[in-house]
Amino acid sequence: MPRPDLAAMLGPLGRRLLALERPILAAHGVSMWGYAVLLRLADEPVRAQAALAESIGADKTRLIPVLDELQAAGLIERTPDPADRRARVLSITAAGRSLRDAVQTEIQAQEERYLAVLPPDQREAFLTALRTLAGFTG
Amino acid sequence: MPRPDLAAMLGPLGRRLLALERPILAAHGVSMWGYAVLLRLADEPVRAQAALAESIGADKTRLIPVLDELQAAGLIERTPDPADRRARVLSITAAGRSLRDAVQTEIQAQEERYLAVLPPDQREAFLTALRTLAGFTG
DNA sequence: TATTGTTATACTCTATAACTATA
DNA sequence: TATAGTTATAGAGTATAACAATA
Repeated sequence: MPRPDLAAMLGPLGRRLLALERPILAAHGVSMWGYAVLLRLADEPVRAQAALAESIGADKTRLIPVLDELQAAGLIERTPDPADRRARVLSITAAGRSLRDAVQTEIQAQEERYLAVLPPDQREAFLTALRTLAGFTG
Repeated sequence: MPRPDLAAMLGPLGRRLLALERPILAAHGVSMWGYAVLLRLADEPVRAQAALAESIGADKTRLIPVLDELQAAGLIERTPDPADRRARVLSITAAGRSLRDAVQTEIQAQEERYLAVLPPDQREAFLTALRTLAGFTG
């Protein structure tokens, strides 16, 4: 018998994990897209909001209220680029970084509990393969 | 360094696979939910549309136009249950079954091409783990 | 004239509530 | 009165188009 469709398994699984994350994000008062932005900015500031939107798979128009919220909460900074005053340079604040760390710790702990149904070797194999697939865009 | 969040990898991956399937489904003139229904009915008829909706993770109200389309296309049958004339027994037709098979063959071929970035042993490990996780609802 | 960010608008998907027909 | 199916309606999420500021 043929295996179940990949998408048919990944879809519900993703939705279930997202449902696990929602209460954590809500407890910290940050939206899912807000969290995605904090993750993206953690490494380095990003020049131009459109670039940020594209890199996290969002639309630039729907990112704006998210950035407004994050900025109002003091989690990110939006400073005009001196070289091109149309553009904004986006960077995470210390508060943003600490919120990001707290949320990510809780989320990954939750995920670990979820992954615990797999034997350790399968668990590792799954994560390894998933990282490869997630990075592959062809 | 901590691994990327699970959901952050699964989400985009799922979306990408879905995007690969969309043209295939369109070519066969069936919607994603319509395909999900055909898959679910392939094994056995289902009594009650609400039960079907729940079992594929859909809402019973948004399933109705889907069933209408499938029925109009002769892919499923909706017969009143003699024992309880409020309820409908849903079953797939021969045409539905053959469409389902054709679509699934193409979709899985597409997916195989996608999975080909993984070495064979990783590929198997990934599928095994995924089946376990997808079946686990805790 | 083109581009960045923004706002306003429309569209899609999904869920809630009200209706009908049977029980 | 309760339930299966249906319809109508409203809500979230998303994308498209128009706008203001700067280049």
